Amino acid sequence: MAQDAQRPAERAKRLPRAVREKQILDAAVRVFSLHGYHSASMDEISDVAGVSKPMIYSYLGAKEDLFLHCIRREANRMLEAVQAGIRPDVPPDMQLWHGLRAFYGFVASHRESWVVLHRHAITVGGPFADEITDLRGKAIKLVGGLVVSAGARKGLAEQVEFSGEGLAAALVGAAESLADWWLDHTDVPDGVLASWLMNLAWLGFNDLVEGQLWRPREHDGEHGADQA
Amino acid sequence: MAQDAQRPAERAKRLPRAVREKQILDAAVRVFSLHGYHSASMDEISDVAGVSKPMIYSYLGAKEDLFLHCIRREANRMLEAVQAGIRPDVPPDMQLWHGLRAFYGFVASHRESWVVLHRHAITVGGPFADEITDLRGKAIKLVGGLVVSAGARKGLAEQVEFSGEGLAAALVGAAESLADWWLDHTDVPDGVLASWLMNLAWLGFNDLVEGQLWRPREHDGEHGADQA
Amino acid sequence: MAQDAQRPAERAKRLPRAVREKQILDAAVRVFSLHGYHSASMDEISDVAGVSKPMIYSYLGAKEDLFLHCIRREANRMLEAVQAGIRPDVPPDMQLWHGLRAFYGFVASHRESWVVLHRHAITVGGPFADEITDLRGKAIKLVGGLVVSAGARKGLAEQVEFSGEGLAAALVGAAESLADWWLDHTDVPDGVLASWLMNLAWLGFNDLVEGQLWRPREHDGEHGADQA
Amino acid sequence: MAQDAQRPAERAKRLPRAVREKQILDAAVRVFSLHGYHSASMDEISDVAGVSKPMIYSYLGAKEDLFLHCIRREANRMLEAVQAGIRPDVPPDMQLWHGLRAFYGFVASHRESWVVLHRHAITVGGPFADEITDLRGKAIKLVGGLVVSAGARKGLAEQVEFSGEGLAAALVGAAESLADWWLDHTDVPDGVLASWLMNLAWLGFNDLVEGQLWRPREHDGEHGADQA
DNA sequence: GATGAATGAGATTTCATTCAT
DNA sequence: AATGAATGAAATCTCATTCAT
Repeated sequence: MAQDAQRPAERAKRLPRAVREKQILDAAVRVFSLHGYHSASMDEISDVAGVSKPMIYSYLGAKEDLFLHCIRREANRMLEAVQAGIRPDVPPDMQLWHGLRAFYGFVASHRESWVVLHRHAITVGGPFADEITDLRGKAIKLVGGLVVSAGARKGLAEQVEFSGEGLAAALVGAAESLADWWLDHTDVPDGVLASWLMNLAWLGFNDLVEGQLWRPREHDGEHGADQA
Repeated sequence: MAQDAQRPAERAKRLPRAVREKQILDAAVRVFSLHGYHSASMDEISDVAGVSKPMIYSYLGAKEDLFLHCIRREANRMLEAVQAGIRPDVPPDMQLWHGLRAFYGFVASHRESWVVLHRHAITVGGPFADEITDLRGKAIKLVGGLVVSAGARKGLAEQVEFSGEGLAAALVGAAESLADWWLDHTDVPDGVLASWLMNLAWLGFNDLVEGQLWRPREHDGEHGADQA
Repeated sequence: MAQDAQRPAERAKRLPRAVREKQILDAAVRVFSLHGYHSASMDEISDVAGVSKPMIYSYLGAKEDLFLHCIRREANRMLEAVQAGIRPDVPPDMQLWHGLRAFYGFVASHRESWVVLHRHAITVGGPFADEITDLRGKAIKLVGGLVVSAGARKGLAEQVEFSGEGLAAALVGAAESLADWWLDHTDVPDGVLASWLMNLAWLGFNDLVEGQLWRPREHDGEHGADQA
Repeated sequence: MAQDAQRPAERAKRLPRAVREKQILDAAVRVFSLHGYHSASMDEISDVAGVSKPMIYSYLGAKEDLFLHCIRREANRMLEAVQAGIRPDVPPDMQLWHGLRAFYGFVASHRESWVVLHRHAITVGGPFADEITDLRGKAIKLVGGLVVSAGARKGLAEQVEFSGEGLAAALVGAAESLADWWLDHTDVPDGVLASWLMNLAWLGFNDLVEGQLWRPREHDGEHGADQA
């Protein structure tokens, strides 16, 4: 009898904290990406995570904290992915090209992360606006960095009239919007999309209408830029 | 004080329906833009509007309907502002330029409208997605017209590798995203934004890093980008 | 201009009070019968009546009063209908028969009245329980009266063990339940239903299983009791 | 006082779910029976149950579901009580008699259950109509069995003019209606009610007014109604 | 470590009713 | 006589959060 009472509950395995935290964060990212911050409920998160609510509160704090943890983790993942894709030893246009491809790749394979970061984190504001702005700034700055570094070699940075960050935001928006447009035009291959964007960004309409085209070159036999 | 005494009835003045509806919509746009759809409360909207909640429900329906009314009104306002800004008798690049100026002018003077349309309506999804898709579709068609007409003059239309509509989608996304970025960088004047985007779209990074710049000209019947 | 202002509203005809009251009561009975007292809304009643709500309040008072007016009017109608159907100069079984037919006839042609009286008035209770009980009692007493008067001739009234009212309630319930059953067995003609009930009530199972049957007789060449 | 001090926690004792569900259902039946479905408020139910509203929603669902749970529980209770009262080894009239006694016994001791089932569930209609139709159907089948078996012995089944099921429906309705009448005439003992109905059903008015009476006998293997 | 049980607070929505014209 | 305009009050339901075990 005493033994009976002391036997720990069978289905509640004692997992190390790190594992539980990952379960919870994964579930939270999924639920936040589906419903947004406000509509996501702690109940659903705990269900999806397979963990009771008190555990969430004990490990990751209240809803706000949990959301913060989510966006921090996903933002870091994205930054790392993009940084890993960039080769510093290639010409600026190829750097931009690689960055864009890495970015697209991340978004494609981590759609939920991207939705949380881009769609929802921006909207919430309020209690942790600063944090969000910071994170978002970092993300945009990364892409912006490419622009700036590309420009730096040629003196664009000195043209105070331009903001690398602003242009990066524009580029990201263009990429997104094109992705949306893609949903209704699935016959276009994905490499073509990236190529369009690169052409638009690199050459501009003016050159395009003149018949010019930008195409990725093999630079040293390594990966990347192999679309038709 | 004398004025105070002259007011016929301190509250419950019987105003015609149209007036109340405007009051309510104005308040709703403000509150939605501040807190987002979910966090905005009907209580706050009714307070700001100076009208009791039952009036809102009676005139504009439930929260969802109210939000829809807001989106539609603001979308129409924005489209009208942009369309009014475009002059059909100038070269394509100048048309695009005017459109962009009108767009950023609108965002500058109707910040709340833009926040509701772009930040919040997109996030909530569901019943509002169609409305936003519509709006964006109209914008894309508008820009697409310019792109195609610009390209037609130079034979771009024959380059099957490119889609005017796809490029327009990208351009619209870029404009939106830049407007969004602007919300957190209010020190930049609106004309500058339009100029950035115009340079990016028309010249491309390639030309920009070479130090070229696109600048609006006085209308003289010629087409733009005369430094290529 | 002065004439313009003074012209009475075109669609709000000045009808005499009695007409308006009838419109309102008719609408109220319909709406109450459809949704019950609590779910019926004054808005719907005013819509159906084609009369504005303030008129209802001015003519027939608040919701409770309105409901009272309804059940009073309908109860009186029913009582009158049943009383008119009964011939005092025929044998007791024929009196009961005529009463039942008159009652059925009323329910069939005034379904809404009956629903309000039987289904809804009973349920509400609360503020006007007494009034309702009274009215209901009157109605049941009428049928009960037939039973009692039939019994009086033969001494049933002296058997204190029986309550005419109680038996009447049972009869009404039987009639109703049979009517419900009828909905799923529409091939049975209505005269047969009344006949069953009469047989059950008059002869009882005991006689029925012995093969006896009660049938209405022509008593003096007048109407009634002519079913197959 | 000493007891007061000994109570471990004045509120929020963690009771197992089953206990709370019973508390809630009991309270709900009481409150629904008092005010009817629409006027009953979840607040009052939660007060009477001594449980907060969220528990109700979590355990038994929204108001509709709660009401359904009530109906189902009480209907089952009633059916079980009646079925338990019927002895299969006695003549049909005695079976009917026992069933009626059990029914009125149940109504007497579970007035609230009956009020909910008969007065309120019927009135509201909509999602509850099926449930009530079901209950009545079961009751009709039960009684129908008796009627048919009584008739079979005497050849009633061959009289195509009659339907055992139809008569059973009428009888069930009579029993219900009499029980309802009883609610306003509580001075009559329940055995008397059963006796009235039994006399009406078995002997019919015709015999009653002649002074005959049906009375239960000790079971002796013979069938009933021996004064016809 | 882990959770079922429990709730305060606040959201949306509806309705009977009255005022001003 | 007649009504559009207006609202206080209350109903249902949900959710983030914590306690007791």
